[in-house]
Amino acid sequence: MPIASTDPSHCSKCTARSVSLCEAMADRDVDVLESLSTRIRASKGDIVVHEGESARNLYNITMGTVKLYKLLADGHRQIVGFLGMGDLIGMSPEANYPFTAEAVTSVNYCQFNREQMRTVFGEYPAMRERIFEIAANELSEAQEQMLLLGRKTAQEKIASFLLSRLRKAERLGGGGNSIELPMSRHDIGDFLGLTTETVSRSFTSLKTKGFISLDGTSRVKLQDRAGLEALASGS
Amino acid sequence: MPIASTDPSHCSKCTARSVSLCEAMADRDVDVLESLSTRIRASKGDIVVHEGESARNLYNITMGTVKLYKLLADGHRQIVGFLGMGDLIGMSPEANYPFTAEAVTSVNYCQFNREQMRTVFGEYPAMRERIFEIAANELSEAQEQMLLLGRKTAQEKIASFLLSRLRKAERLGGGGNSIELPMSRHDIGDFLGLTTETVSRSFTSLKTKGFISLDGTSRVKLQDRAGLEALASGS
DNA sequence: CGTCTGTTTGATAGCGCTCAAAGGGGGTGG
DNA sequence: CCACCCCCTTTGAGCGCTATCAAACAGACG
Repeated sequence: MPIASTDPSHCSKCTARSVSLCEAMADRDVDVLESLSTRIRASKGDIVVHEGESARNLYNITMGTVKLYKLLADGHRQIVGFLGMGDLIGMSPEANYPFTAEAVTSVNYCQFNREQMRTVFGEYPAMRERIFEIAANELSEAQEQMLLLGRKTAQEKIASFLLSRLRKAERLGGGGNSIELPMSRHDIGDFLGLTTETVSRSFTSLKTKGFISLDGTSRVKLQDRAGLEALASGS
Repeated sequence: MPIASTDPSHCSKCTARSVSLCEAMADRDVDVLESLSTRIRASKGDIVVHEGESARNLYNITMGTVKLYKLLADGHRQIVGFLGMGDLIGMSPEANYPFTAEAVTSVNYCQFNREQMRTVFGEYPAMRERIFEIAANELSEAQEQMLLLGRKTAQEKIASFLLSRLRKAERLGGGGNSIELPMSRHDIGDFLGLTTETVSRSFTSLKTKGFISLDGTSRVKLQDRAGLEALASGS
């Protein structure tokens, strides 16, 4: 169960400030958000929002990883994105959430009432602008993912996935050629349109060919980035 | 080759006004857009924008159908969307177009300079708001398409595609249970992550089972909508 | 140490791709 | 106006990739 915090000064102490939407506000105005937001902590497996549920709130992730997924009647699942620090749930103006959001790791996030936020956006056009940029960026990523899902082989999918994770880590300031995968092989499969077994076999295959090396199941070192880039874009 | 028109009053005569972004402007202000826009006509196969090209312009489609696609090095193509009346190309703030846009039929569209439009948006917040809504809607559609591409069988994909086309026609005021498919089987395949042959076989199969009937290759009557809905959502 | 969950490896089958050819409809030229 | 041609679509045969079913393995936790 997610647990709400009562800390009255969480915003000023927030470590995600520089990458979140509140980045668009002046320091002295952050206390406006403070009064409108609730800080929540969730454990692995906790549900943040359910698909189809009325979209009353906007959530801003400040720590951890969240997966967004949609289900088919036959139980097949498609993960449509993994969110991390600074990412938003519920920014689209739809009346209902179009996906379920579930914590992959321990997660901290801020909850805002969407109705109240609309007022704030009126006073801080830069925030609305920033949300539009985030949405546009997600659209672009979604279209790239459509290319992956529709036209790439299992190995190409895994290579693309590893590279996009590495690029994301680089954007957030990380160096090196090694990445952490907090989600399970099953989750990776549901994101790439594959089964657990095929994901596992592809990892093994890439390892055998010298493209990557594994340290446990969740830490991956990209040994041959150029080779992976070639694979990911269709040889 | 696309051909620019010199008609100085195209906006006031525009039949797409009610579904385009200019809907957000008062009648007396439309002449502002008039002076900033160029009306262009393109023939089937003409390219509107190339993937990777510098994104200088915003395009608003007023007639016809456009396909957006991305290419892999091995020649595989993924169509990420079909656009029609009222849809926009280049609304995301990215520096370069992330896809190629090509006319599927004869197409009319308006060209705006993005830099100039940014000024207009400052004066007409409702337009910016409307673009955000359109982008958010496209994101939602893209995520639905991810579910389709990653987790549906060929028949389920075709059923989903036909239903989404029918819903779109209904939103634009069309009645009945019949739709027009201006794009080729090959295009449909590249949208659904299938080959031409599999698309054709799936149409035949749905016809044989009584879900649809065909009039020529481009007109489809949905004989059993409930059955198709069940199929599309995973039996 | 035992259990439980997640991962890897193995064997088999099926869906959709590839290669191939026939069928059909629209446009053009005679 | 008709015939031909070209391209798109449909149908057919066979194969390969990935899903499915199954079991061994490994790591975390009590």
